[in-house]
Amino acid sequence: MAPKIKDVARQAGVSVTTVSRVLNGERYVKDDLKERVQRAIAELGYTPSHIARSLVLKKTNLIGVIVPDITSSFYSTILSTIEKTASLNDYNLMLCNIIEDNDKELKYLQVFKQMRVDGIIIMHEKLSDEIRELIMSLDIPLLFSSVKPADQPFVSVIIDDYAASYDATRYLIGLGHKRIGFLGGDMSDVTSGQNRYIGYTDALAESGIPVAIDYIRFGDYKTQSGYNLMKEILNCDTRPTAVFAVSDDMAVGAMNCIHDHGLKVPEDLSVIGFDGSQLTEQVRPQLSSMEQPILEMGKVTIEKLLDMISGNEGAPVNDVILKHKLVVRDSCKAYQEHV
Amino acid sequence: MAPKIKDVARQAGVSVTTVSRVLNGERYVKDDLKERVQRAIAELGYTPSHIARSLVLKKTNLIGVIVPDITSSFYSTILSTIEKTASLNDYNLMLCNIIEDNDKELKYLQVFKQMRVDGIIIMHEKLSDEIRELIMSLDIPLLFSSVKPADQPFVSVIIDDYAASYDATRYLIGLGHKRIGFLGGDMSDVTSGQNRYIGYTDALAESGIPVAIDYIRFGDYKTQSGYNLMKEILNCDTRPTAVFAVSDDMAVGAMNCIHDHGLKVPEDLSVIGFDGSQLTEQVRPQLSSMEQPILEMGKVTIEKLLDMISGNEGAPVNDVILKHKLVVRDSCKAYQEHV
DNA sequence: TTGAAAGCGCTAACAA
DNA sequence: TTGTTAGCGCTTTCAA
Repeated sequence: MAPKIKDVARQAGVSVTTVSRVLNGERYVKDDLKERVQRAIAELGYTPSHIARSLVLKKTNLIGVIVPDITSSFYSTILSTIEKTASLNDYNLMLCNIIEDNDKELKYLQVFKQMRVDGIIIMHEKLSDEIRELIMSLDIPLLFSSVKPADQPFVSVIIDDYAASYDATRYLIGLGHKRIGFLGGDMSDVTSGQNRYIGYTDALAESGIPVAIDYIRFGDYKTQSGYNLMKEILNCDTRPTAVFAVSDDMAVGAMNCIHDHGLKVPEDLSVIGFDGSQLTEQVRPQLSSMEQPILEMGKVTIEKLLDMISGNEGAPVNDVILKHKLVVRDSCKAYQEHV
Repeated sequence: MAPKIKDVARQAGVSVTTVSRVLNGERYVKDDLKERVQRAIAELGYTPSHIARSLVLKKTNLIGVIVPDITSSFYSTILSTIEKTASLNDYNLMLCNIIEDNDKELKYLQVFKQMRVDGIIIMHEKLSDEIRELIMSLDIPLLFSSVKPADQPFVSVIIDDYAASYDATRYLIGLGHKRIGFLGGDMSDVTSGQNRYIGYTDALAESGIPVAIDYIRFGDYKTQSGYNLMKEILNCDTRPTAVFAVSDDMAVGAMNCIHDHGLKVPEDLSVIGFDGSQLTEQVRPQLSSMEQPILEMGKVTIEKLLDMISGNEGAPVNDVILKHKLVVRDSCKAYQEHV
């Protein structure tokens, strides 16, 4: 049985209060007592129970994080920043990976409630009614990161997905492309589904380019999905000269599909991705991408959450909008009519 | 303030004991009382405090996991399986990402101790003396996954890295290659550094192929490292005809470097990786790899740990060795003298 | 079948 | 400056 504060007190010949005091670095402890306590702690190999402490302090230093898929390079990167910043502030992460599994998410949220976590970060936006209700009733500081569920009074740390998508499309148009394919996400996602789609269509419309249904497909942000959708698009009579995918994973899937069809990126087809995950530099040609400031996003997310937890004035009342950035690599090329 | 068991008891007009009983599904509660309690729980939106429960039960259902880098496709995949299996068994994960940061690891281990986690999983093997000592004194079930620290009385879930590396090298030799480069890991890692290196050299030696220092480099398992090392190797007078990298990330870095030098995989140079991460299928040509059974490894890890926690007879006393498997894709090709 | 009360390991009034 | 003691919210003897 691990030694408890009482054991330390006995060993040091003081009261538990005194031990508690030196543990918590309070003043009002004479040096010699403090030393005796510290020696006792060392001798016993005592470590205070965070559990007991949490119970009385009503503070767990735990943050629950719900991620759609840690296997994705985007989420694992943002998660690693979150972890880093949390750890720096003495908070610990409880990891929940939900793979489109509403029941699992609900269960985890309940666990978070039971655990009395100090804060919650959610990185997906498809909230079931049950989950939304639970969340609303939770009374635990909560932040959405990289997504924004529709019509909810929650705060998000996010980019302007519409503008980012608009800008990405404009980039391709600026390169002279007119037949621009679109590999979209889930249209029931507002942030990464609808907004990115509308950004794309608006940019086209503004340049007087008709939206061609044949060039538009929707998937699940993953590589395989990008591959499959691209395959369908390549079967069109006149294939597009450029493709915009709303995730880097999808873009890579598309590039692979193009490659497997004996075509070349960017000579035959330009491809641009979205996110700015490390995959962009791991593939050849390197993938141009409309990048989210992933590292900053993770950092800001946790910082804002901590502000909410401690009731700082820094606590956000509105969404925090971070800047997107086009990073040009090797996967796009100006379109020339007759090559 | 969240309602507590006492509130429920009052609302239902019973004692806290009775509430506790229905909470824990005990028998010896008459139906009508049970119903009253359940109604009270619903009305109050009561959720039992896991903290308080942990304190008396001395069980937190928490598992601490130490990962070197969740950003790596290998670790994020194994982590996602661990999370899945843990969740299925009502255990929650505390995530610790240590990036070659001994202090952070030590701190986390201490947090694990304070938190009274029920079990610990560690996925790296470079233990500092301080950490080793702490671990030994911990008295918490602990398992290493995918690595095995040298000379320690700890149990690992692991493949036979020596044999896997040997087999990978033999595969290249079987393809007719004689000048075989090696992109190794950290030689202070026994599992993935030394064992994989020795597997390589032994395979060469057995076929009478001299070990050529020029073709051998050591890095840190990451893409960038693979790229840089490959660059050095390509500068040799006669470059190798095949390269074996001890991680898929490194192999992809090597492929990229080869590509950037205007050479082709596998026509000019065969490349084989190690791990079986999803990157293998995201790159072109698809990467042949000596694969670890990542999914199974995660699953077995958590299952064995749970056995240790509950003192089952299934609890492992020795390392659990899983089978490696060569998966041939498109990055290797038989060597022909004059092409 | 139910309830009173002790105790899990700690902190924080309060008193000394 | 130090110690006594009453909780924190729950489970679990023990007795009724």
